[in-house]
Amino acid sequence: MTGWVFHVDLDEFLAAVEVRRRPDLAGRPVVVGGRGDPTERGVVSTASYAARAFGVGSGMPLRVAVRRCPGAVFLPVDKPAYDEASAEVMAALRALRWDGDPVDVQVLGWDEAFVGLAPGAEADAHVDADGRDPQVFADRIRAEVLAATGLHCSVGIGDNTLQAKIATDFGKPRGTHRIGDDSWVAQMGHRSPRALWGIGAKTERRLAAVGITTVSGLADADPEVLGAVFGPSTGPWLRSLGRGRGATRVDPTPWVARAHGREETFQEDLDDDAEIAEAVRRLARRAAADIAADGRPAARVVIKVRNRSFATVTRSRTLPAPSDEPEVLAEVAVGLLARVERDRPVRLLGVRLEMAAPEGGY
DNA sequence: TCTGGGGTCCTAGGACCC
DNA sequence: TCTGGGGTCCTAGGACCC
Repeated sequence: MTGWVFHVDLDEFLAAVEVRRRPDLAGRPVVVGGRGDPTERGVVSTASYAARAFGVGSGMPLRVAVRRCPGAVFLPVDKPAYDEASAEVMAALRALRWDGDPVDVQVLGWDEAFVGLAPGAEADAHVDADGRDPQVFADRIRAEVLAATGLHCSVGIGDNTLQAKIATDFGKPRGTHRIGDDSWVAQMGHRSPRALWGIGAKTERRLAAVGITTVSGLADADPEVLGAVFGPSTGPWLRSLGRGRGATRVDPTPWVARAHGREETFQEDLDDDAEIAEAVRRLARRAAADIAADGRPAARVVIKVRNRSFATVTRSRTLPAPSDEPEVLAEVAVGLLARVERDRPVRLLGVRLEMAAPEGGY
């Protein structure tokens, strides 16, 4: 036993932040997504639980959401507000102490983080012998986050990050749940591999095609078969997911971005080459500003073009030398357009700038 | 009812080099 | 007159996550 890993996930985060500053919305169906106009192209980022009761969920087109729940309040995505709220949450987590010992926090996104005892503390802790109760600490996490931010969260407890992450979903909303090595098979063995963090619809289907339809089936699968079907790296990794393996250590190292990109789905498809070039130039300049804020030049430029039929292609170019010049990067991006065969109007354009790796790698 | 925007990582084929 | 094998870079696409 090396210690517990906790996974903290805010409940209906974007909607909760909106309700926090507009208490009149409490309990009402609230849908956050796009520019807040359900007649536009855009999807739901977060629906409040009241909206979910109408069948509204993340990723759903706003036009569908409004049909299902005409009475919902539609709000635009307000990134700065969620950045700010997220910082409050992470600060509250970092301030936690377990019997006086500091914790490590690994941020996964706006509304998610792993929490674990910092290694030094853990070495002295003799977690089991001390009788530290992870359930008690999980409840403490929820109470402290609520007190510090006014936001509710759920907490998963595991022997590693995979187990903790999956456990959170069973605790939602406003609850806790534990999955450990001792209960992995009983709790997860009969479920679809899709229940695992990292396995999506496509992989679920490919696994089913070779007769693997449960987590236990994946755990007991022939490594040779998995390697042959999914590759030498992905195959063994999938099997380890089935066995409930994950990192036993929370990594508090601050995140270093590999790339910054900007993309836009147009309300009306673009069909004019000059307009398309101008849009790419604009997106490239915005992405250039993002990497400038990081203080690192771009090593590679990638454009993305999606047409009216949703067919999507990318074109990329490695620069002769890294550059942070917005106009240089914009011209490279526009130049890549020439390598896209365009036979119909354009729905989406994107520009991504991949940065040179920092000294010493990531 | 059409299907966002921000990311990461892996795979696979071809080029190129020794 | 048949053409190795390994390593690395570049490019395009796919899958997944929040």
